[in-house]
Amino acid sequence: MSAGHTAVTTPAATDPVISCATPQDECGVRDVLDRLGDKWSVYVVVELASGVLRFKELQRRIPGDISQRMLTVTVRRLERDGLVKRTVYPTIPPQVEYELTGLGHSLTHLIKALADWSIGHRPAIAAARASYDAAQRQ
Amino acid sequence: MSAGHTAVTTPAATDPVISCATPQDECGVRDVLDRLGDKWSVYVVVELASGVLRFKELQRRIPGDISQRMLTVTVRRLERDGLVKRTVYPTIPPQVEYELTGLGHSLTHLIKALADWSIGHRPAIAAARASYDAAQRQ
DNA sequence: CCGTATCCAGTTTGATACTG
DNA sequence: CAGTATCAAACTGGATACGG
Repeated sequence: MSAGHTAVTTPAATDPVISCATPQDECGVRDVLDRLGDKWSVYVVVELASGVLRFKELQRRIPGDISQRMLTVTVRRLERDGLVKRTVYPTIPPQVEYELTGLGHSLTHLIKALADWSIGHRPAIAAARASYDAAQRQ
Repeated sequence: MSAGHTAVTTPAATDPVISCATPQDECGVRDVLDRLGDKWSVYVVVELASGVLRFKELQRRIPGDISQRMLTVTVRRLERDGLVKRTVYPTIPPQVEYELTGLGHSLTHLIKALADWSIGHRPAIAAARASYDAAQRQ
C-alpha cells in the first residue's frame, strides 16, 4: 500500500477493509469490538491463553487491580459470547475454573497482533501526541 | 496453532500472547484499544482507508448516524494519535480533508483481520449468546 | 471461595443551538 | 461547510456490604 492515495476527491479504491452487504450494516464488527474495547476483557483472554485458571488466581494475575465485581461481569460477558468456558465444581468451598474455548483461542492471535502493533508503534503514537499537544498550546 | 490446548489444569505454556517487562505494565496496548474501543474510531479509519474524504462526506458514509460533534471528537483523537492527517483549505466555504497517515494505514490490516474474524465467527457468537440466554431463563 | 446487590462517580455520547 | 459550546442522558466502572 502507501501507493496512490494522491487522488483527492475520488473514493477510488485502495481496499475495502470491511465490505458488508449493506454499507449501513455493521457486519457484527461491533460485537467483537465491544468485547475488545471494555477495560478488562483483553486481559482476561490474555491470562487464560496460557491455561485454565480459578477465579482468584485470574484476579491476581490481571494487571491493574480488577475488582471482584468487574472480573465477574467480564468473564460472564466472555462466557455469554462463547469465548470462555466456566466450570463449577460444587465443592465446599466452591471452586470455579475458567478456560478459553476454541473460539476464544482463535481470538488470541488477533490480540497478539494488536499487542505487537501497539508495542511497535508506541513511540510513534507518543511522538504524535506530544507534537499535537505542543501545537495546541501556542 | 490450534494445536495442543488439551491440558487442563496446567498453566503450562501455550504462548505468552503479551509479554511485557513487568506483568503490571500494560505495554501500551490500552492506547490502541482505547481508540478501537470507542464507538466511532474504527469506522472512521475504515472509511478513510479507501481515500481522502471531506468532513461531510465522511459523516455520510459512516454507518449509524454519527453526530457532527462526535465525528469532530473522533477525528481529533485520531489526529492526535497520528493516525489521521487533517488538511484545512482556508477557502469560503471552508474545506477540510481527512486522510490516513502511514501509521493509520498500517492499522487497517489489523482492523481488517478483526473484521474478518468477526464476520467469520458471527454465527458462533450468536449461537453462544442464544444458548447462554436460554440457559439463564430456566 | 465465588460470587450477587446496591449505590455512586466518572466518562462517553448525543441533542441542540450558534459561528466564521 | 466545518466546526464550537452547552447541557443532559446513558453507560461503565468501582466501593462496599452481604450470601451460599
